[in-house]
Amino acid sequence: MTKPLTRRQQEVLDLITGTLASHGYPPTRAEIAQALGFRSANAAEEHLKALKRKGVIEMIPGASRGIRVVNHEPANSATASEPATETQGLAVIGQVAAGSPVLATEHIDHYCPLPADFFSPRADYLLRVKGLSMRDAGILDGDLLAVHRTSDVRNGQIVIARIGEDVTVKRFERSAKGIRLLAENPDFEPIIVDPSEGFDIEGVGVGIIRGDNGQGLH
Amino acid sequence: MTKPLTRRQQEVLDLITGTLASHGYPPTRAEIAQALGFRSANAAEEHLKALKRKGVIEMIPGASRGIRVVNHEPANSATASEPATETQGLAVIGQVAAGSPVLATEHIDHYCPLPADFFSPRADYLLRVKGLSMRDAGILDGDLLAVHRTSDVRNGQIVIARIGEDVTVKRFERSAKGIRLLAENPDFEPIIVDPSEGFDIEGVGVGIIRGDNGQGLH
DNA sequence: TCATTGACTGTAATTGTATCCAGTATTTTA
DNA sequence: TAAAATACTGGATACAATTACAGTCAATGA
Repeated sequence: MTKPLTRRQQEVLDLITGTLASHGYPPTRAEIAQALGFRSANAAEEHLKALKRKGVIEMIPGASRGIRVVNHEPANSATASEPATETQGLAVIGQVAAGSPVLATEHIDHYCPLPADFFSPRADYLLRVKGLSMRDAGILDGDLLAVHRTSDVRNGQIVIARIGEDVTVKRFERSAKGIRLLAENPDFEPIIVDPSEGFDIEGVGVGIIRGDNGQGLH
Repeated sequence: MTKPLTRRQQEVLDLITGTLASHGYPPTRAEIAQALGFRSANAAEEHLKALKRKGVIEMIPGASRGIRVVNHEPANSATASEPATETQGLAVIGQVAAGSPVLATEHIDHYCPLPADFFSPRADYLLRVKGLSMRDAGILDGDLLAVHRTSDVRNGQIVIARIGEDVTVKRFERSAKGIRLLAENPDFEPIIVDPSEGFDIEGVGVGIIRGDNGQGLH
């Protein structure tokens, strides 16, 4: 988890969810400012940016009322008494905090009802992909990448690597000159690995799952 | 009860609830127009006024996205009528023979151990994608496309369409001039639909699964 | 046959909103 | 103790969005 919210930030978040519940749409910056007594809409803007940094909301640039409250816990109501069957599926890893093991429980967003042997080789967990650096390999922002934990990777494979404190998904290339991690998007430069920085292969990509909830793919 | 909604009005209402579910806030007039293929936002405005007259929505004057869907019946979430396909999972459709229904048993390649509600809206079957015409949408040759059967599709959605005897996956675009199916790859030309040829929407894409057996992704 | 309604196109004025910039003060963290 | 983050004021601007007005076209019912 990231930093906890400050009291004021919690008030802003509560106002957003409250407005959503009572009005059916999120508030504007001006409405937040008015409700909480700010004289400037910019105060609201900065609170929203802080909430976004802490991952509790999303902001849609340019869209009026473009605020989405991110739902961390599934909070399922219908299947209240699920008898804790061992079939909890694959863990979905969201934002990975700097410098901690990928599979630490605090990163687990939810579980996906998939058997581990759905992919081959076996998938150990699912990683939510951020950014478009692998766009041309058909891996888009928000996709779930099925990861098989191994350090035994080959040239051309899509690997999950840790460089220093960052986790990244790239195509692997080892030559006499060393290791390079290649993006599949001309907007991104290849990463030349400096082993002294701390470098690890976390695993290899064995599958992709994409599912846009609600409206179909876009 | 007031007058029932016209088909078009129902589509507008569905779009509003759909946007609410997927984005967390209602659409603007311009977004409604874009999604349903109107050239004028005023068409959306007039549909909204009609929906308001019939009591299914409220409009908040002056507020952007100021649309509230009025809830008459609670519409309990208990999913009563499950299609009972839970046991064998989703059918994977391979090569579809010319001029026969997609879901005919002879096309079923195998079954995939996935619950139908893994995707939202519900996936009815998986279609193995041939070719690279949707490459830039992150849909590659051999991917499994999760398909929700419906003929109610909106502009910009990825649809599964039948033209004459061919089944194809494309981005849907309806305007005053007619229907076009757009590839997501500059090497492919848009398809202008000639309704006399026989044209059907089979469904809408709701997810993607890719898993290269054996060697990881390539 | 004419008025009405539904379903639009197109233009445009006005207002709503996001979002930047430049400050100030206080509190937290390194 | 300096740097960073929090919590604002105030102003400005460009774009987003609502919504009125003026039409067109087709179907429907009186």
